[in-house]
Amino acid sequence: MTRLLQIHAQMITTGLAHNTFCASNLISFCALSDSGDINYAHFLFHQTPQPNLFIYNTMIRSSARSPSPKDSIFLYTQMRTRGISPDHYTYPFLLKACGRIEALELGKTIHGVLLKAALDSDSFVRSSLINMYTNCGSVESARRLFDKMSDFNVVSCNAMIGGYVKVGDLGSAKWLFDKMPERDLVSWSTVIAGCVQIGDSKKAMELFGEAQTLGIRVDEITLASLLSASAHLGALYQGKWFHAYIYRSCVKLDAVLGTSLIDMYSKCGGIETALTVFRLMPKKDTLAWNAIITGLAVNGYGERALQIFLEMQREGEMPDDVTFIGVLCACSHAGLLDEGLRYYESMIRFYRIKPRVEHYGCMVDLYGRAGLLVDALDFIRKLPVQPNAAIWGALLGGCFIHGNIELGEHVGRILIELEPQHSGRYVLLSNLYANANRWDDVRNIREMMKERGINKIPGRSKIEAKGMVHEFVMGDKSHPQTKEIYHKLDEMMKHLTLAGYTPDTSTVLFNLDEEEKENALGYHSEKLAIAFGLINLGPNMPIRIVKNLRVCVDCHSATKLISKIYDRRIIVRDRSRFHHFEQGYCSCKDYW
DNA sequence: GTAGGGTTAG
Repeated sequence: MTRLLQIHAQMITTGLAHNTFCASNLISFCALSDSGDINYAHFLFHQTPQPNLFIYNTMIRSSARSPSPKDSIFLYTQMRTRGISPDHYTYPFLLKACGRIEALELGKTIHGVLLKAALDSDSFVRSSLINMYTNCGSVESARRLFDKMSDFNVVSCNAMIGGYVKVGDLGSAKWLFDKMPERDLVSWSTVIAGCVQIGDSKKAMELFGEAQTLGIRVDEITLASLLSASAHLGALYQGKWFHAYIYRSCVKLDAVLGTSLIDMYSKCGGIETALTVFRLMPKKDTLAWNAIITGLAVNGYGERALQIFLEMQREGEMPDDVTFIGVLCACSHAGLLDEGLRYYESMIRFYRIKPRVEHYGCMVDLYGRAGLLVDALDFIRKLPVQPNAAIWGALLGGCFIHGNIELGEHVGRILIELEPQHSGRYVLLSNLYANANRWDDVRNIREMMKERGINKIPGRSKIEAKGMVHEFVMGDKSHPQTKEIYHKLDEMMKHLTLAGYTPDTSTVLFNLDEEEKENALGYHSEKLAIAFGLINLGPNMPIRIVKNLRVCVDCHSATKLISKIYDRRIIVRDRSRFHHFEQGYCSCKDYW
C-alpha cells in the first residue's frame, strides 16, 4: 500500500488521476488485492466523479466479500440510479452479497431483473443464483434451477453440493458428487468438509484416500478440513502426516491452516507442537489465538493459557466471545476462581461482550469445581435464560467432586427430566448414589433405565500404533493380540498391587459383589489400550489414548501409578479434556 | 467473474 500511495500521489501531480483507465486500475488494486485496502478503495471511489461500469463491478465485487456485503447492494442501487446498466459480471458479485446477508427476497427480485435482461443463460450467473439460493436457506429453489439447466458445469454442481452440505444432507451431496461428469478439487473439498461437519471424520479420511489413489493433490482448503477430521478422531499420526504433506507439497500455510494445525495438535495431546506451530505463524488472527488458548486450557495448562491471553491483549488482538470461553475454561480447570470472576467481569464491562449460555456454563463449572456450590446455584437462579442441561451438568460435576449428595441428587433428577434419553445422566446419578453406598437407589436408577429402554453407552478407547487405529471396549477379546494383552494386563495388576493400589469400585454401576466389580474395572477399555500400548510402542513413545466417555476414578488412579511403574508418559483424551500422566501425577490435578 | 477451509462450556 505504501508503494501504491506513492503512485497515487504521482498520478495526482501528473494529472493521470483523471484518466479513467488509470483510476480504474488503482481502485481495482486497493479493492481486490490481498495487500490492498478496501477503505482506501472507497475513498478513491468517492473521489471519482463518474464511475464507469468496470469501477462499479469492482466495488460491488470487493464489498461482497468484505465484512459488510450490504455495501454491494447500495452500490448496485446507486449505479442504476445513475443510469449505468449492469452486465453479466455485475450479477455474480451482487448475488454473492445477497447470499452472505441471507437476503432471499432481494435475491429473488434480482433473479427477476436478470431474467428480463436475458442474462440468465450466462453460466457464471446461473451458478451464482444456485449459490445465492442455498446460502439463503432455500435448497429447493436452487435444485429447481439446477434441474432446469442443460449444461452441467462443474461449478454449478459444486454449488449444489455445497447447498446440500449446508443443510446437512450429505446423502444428496454424495449422490451428486458421484453422478457429476467430472470432479475438481472444489468438489472433493466440499464433500470432505461435509463429512467433517456432520461428524463423520472417518468418511472424510476415506474420501481423501480415494483422492490420493486418483493422484489428486489437495490444497490448503482441503487440508484444513482433513486436519479438523484428524482432530476429532484424535489421530495424531494421521494429523502429523498431513503436516508433513503441507511441507512436502509446499502448500501455503495461511492463518486458517495454521489454526487447523494448532487445533489438531491440541486435540491429539501434542500441545508442545501446537505451541511451536502457533509461535511460527507469521500472521495470527483471533481464531488462531482462540485455538491455542482453548488447547492449553483443556490440556491442563491453565496458567499458560492465561499468559497467552495477556500476550494477545498486549499485541492488540481483540478477544471475542470464543476467546473468553477458552479463558474461563482455563480458569476453572486450573482452579483459578478469582481470576475467572475477574475475567468474566472484564468481558462484560470492558469488552462489552454479552455472555452466552456457554459462558454461564463455564462460570457454574468455575464455582462448582472450587467447591462453592451454593454460589453456583445462586448464579444459576439469577440467570436471564433458562438453564440448559450443560449448566446443570456442570453443577452436578461440582457436587460429584465435593461429595454433596443432597444437591447432587436434586440436580441429577432435573437432568434426567431434561434429557430422559441421555444415558450419561442416569449413570452420573447412579455413580453419585454408589459413592454414598446407597445401593437401593442405584438399583432404582438401573430399573428406570431398563423401563425406558435406555442403554449405557459402552466405553471405548482408541490407540494408534504403526499407522493403524486400534479400538477396545470393556472386556474386549476380539483383538488378534488378545492373549498378549491380557498377559500384560495381569502383569500390570501385579505391579499395581505391589505399589499399594486397591481398586476403587465406588463407581461401578452394577451392584456386583466386590470381586466381580474388580474384574469389571480391570478390563476397562483404557486399561486394555494401555496394555496394548506397552506391548506395541517403543519404550520412549508416549501412550496416547482417546476415550469416548469420561475416565473413571479407578482408571485414573491406576493410570497415574502405571505411568510411574513403567516410566511412561500416558496421555488420555476423554470426553471433556486431556490427562497427561507422568511419574505418578496427572496434569488435571485430579479434578476433571 | 461463479463453487470449497480453521476456534466454542459440561
